[in-house]
Amino acid sequence: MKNGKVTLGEIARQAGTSTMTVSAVLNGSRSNTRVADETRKRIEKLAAELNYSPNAMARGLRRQRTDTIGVLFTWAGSRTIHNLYSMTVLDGIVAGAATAGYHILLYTQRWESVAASAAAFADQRTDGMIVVAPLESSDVVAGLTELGIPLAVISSSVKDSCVPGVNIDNDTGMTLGLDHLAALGHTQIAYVGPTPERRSMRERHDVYLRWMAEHELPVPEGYVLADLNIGESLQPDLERLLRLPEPPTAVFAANDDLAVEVLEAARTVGLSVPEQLSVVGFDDVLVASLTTPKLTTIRLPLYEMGQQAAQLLVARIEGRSESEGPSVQIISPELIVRDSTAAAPAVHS
Amino acid sequence: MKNGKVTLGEIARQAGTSTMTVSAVLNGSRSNTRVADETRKRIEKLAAELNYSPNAMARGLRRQRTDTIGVLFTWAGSRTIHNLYSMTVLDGIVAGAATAGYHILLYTQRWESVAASAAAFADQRTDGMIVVAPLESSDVVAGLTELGIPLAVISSSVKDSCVPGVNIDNDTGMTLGLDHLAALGHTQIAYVGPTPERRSMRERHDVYLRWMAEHELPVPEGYVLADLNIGESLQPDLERLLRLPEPPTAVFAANDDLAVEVLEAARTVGLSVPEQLSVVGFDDVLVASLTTPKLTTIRLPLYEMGQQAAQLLVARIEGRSESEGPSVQIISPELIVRDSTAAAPAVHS
DNA sequence: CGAGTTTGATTTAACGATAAATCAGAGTAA
DNA sequence: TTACTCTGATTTATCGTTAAATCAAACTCG
Repeated sequence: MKNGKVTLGEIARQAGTSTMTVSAVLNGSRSNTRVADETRKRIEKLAAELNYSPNAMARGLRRQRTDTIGVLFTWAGSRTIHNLYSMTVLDGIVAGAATAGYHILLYTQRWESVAASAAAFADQRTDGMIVVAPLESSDVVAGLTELGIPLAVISSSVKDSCVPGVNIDNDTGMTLGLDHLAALGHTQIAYVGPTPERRSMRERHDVYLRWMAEHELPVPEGYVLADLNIGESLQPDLERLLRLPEPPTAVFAANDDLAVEVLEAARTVGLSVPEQLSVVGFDDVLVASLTTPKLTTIRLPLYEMGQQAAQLLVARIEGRSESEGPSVQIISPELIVRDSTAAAPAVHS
Repeated sequence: MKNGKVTLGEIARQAGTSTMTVSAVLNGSRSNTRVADETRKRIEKLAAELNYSPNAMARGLRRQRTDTIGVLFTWAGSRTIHNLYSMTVLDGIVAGAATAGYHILLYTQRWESVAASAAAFADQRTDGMIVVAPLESSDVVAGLTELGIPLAVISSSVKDSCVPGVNIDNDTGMTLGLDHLAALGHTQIAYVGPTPERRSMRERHDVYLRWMAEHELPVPEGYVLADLNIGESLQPDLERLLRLPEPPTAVFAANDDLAVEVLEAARTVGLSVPEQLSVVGFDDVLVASLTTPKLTTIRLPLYEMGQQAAQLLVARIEGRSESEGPSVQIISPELIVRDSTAAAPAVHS
């Protein structure tokens, strides 16, 4: 077992051959060097005994490949994977990378701007990168692309981009939820969403407004709260929304975390969900099925999205995707009806 | 910006110096090579213009350091960071590594056994590893130690081990919760816990039994469910527990995930929490404050634990901890009283 | 029996960075 | 003038691996 310092040279010395022969044996068929069966066995036995493992740095340097995929999250304060969305996506990425034989590197460096950060991400530490839900204000994707780094983007900030990745069909997702509410007789539907720093959030907001207009439903003053940030105290704002003179009978939250906050606000305001207020979330993150009542939400296959992004990236890295062109997968969300939505209450007036 | 292929040699060529001079300039004071101010400036300017970034593989090979910390979770099926515990710990590790300038590598390789996996983890890809909550049946820690890999273990499987890391004082944690229940007048306290594959879980179980014995409280048949696994359908077992002829008035769950399941079971059985049944969890994972009622639980500073493990490991890697000996931090949990515990109901009989 | 092929290797030269040793020239002192 | 120091570099060697070229001996064939 030693202290992990077994090199090809050491094996070669003990086997009485050159290092190249050892390399050829341990790399199987990728070399054109011929080796006699007897020599091969001797070397394989030695390698197993000494518990040889190729030095990843040396191999990476020579092969110009690291068998590692970098993942880049947007930092929020001092945290990166602080929510269930990121966690599930990462879990999927790990699984996808695992099947392809790649490891995952989490860059702890923040992306500031092309000028400030580009160099740090061009250190050849990884064969490619997965960028998760970049902000629209960021130049990460453009920057990394320009550096020639193979990329896959999850929930890209650019529509129809030529960057491969996995995007969400927010139009379908929102419409699914809104139609569901409409079918339940709701006409007073409010929208709460986070600060639209990400395209998805802006889109969800837009689709809501468009859908409301198309259905000729009014969006009264105060019905739209589109700059809420989890972590800050949202309760006052949400309670104000629910206490409006003509309060909404349904609230569509742009993500589950906010939906949970709405549930909380409803409780303090004394509105029972779903009898007096319907709540719809988005993402179907783990907590959605743990709340009381369980959350009706728009399901995003986050784990699978991570897996697919990894597969896409690996295909790109290994040059298998040239023929298929820039492959952007569009994910169609699914409506999951649970217990937080019900028929609209009878109108009082 | 080019395609990220700027090497020291390229800069040297353009600056009209040797690569060594460039290396000396860009590495600041770590070299003993003297460089004239004018030359220094010229090189720095060029490096900035060309957006030079040292090749991490080459540097790693030469320096025998990678500035990367490996993290090893135990796989559960095809998932690794599938729960809030892992997520929060990892988030903390990332933060801790970030401040020390280290990146994080998630090995996608599973640890099977010393014989099967040791080599794969000795590939010099990382400067050290953090092992998160290993199973007692696993030989990871011993194996990696034998390979000479600097280690930090979170929630180790070995008590008082000589491996640095962060351990949990389960004795204090459980006692805190049990005393709380006792103070509320509970005498019929049940225990539910996951299969004791991890030392922590076995300990919590043991402390429960010991505490009950010390307080001369009976542990009736069926009061202990110590091999439940999240993911499987636990509801039947939990409902059976709550429907026992002489049912518990309080249930202590060895982790929050199980506590949530207990809450669910209570709901279907028709027991109101906390009026008819008190529930205590363990970990204080994110969901604990989102359930209805909010969970009384034993708080573990998971994020901070991750940070500390990273710091500990970095200290060890950089040789700063030799004087302090094997540093094992013991984390004292904290009781967080929320809404799932209340005075024991009056006895019926 | 000499020319060409097959087998089983070896040698050489990188990959990019850096530790350590060496070196050329100017300045200083005896 | 000779010896020594200081400045500002350069050269050399190496980290461990592997692509590509080369090589020696045995074997085949006309």
